[in-house]
Amino acid sequence: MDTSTVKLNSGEVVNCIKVISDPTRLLMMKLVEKKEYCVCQFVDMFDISQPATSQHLRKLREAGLVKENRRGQWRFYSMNESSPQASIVKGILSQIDEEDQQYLQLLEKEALVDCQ
Amino acid sequence: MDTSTVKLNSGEVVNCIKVISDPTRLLMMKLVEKKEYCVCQFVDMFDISQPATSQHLRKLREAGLVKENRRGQWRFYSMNESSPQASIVKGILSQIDEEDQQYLQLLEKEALVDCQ
DNA sequence: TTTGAATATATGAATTGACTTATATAAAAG
DNA sequence: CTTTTATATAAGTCAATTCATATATTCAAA
Repeated sequence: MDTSTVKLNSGEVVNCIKVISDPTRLLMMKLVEKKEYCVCQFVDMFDISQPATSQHLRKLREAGLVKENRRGQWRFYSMNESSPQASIVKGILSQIDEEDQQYLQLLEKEALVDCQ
Repeated sequence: MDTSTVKLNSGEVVNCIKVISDPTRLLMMKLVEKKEYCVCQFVDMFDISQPATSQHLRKLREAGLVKENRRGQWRFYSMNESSPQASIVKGILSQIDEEDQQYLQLLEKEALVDCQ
């Protein structure tokens, strides 16, 4: 499917950008764009509780922006490339400086986390 | 200035998309992308009060997304093409279907409004 | 088949957001 | 100068959002 040609109605666009107009969820999307992460990694990387992490992921999941992959007792999240909103999300993520301090700090913390 | 190369930090991106993740303000941006509008036109086109209209425009203005042009007792708003967020906003607006019902309805109402 | 680890859901408090009514400002017209 | 028109700001209300604490579910290991 060629997502680059998909047009959304204005309500769908609002719903999509509302979900990622939160510092935690925007950075979660920036991360899952590159690779999949399990919930426990997010809990360690972001300074919020496990329930808060889970609730952010639920919003991203219910909006169709991420897909869930269960392996054992872990749940891995990655970008849902086949959603109609994928191209708008990627367009927004592409505007974030790769040297953004908060993003870099998350990657540093990720290096210290060993999932599984 | 070549806005296409401007990168923002994640906080700036959040602030920008938070402002336009509202149905009224997203459509206002979709309109001012093409031409300038005065406040009284927005009041007639959107089904909200004059203060509500003014408050939406203030948010867009304070975020730097629109610029204000005063002529006589009217204030005209148009997209601020030279803001660092202009490219991200345009990227989002480009994902909205030109045949979006709400957008088309606004254009129909605009035809009936005579400002000045 | 109990225990533990990972994750989700429920609930309530604090914060933020959008709207309305009322009032203020500012420019033009009389 | 006073009135009118366009717009902005202030204050209050109601709804939505985010987080924490507490509890439930799910899966694997013992």
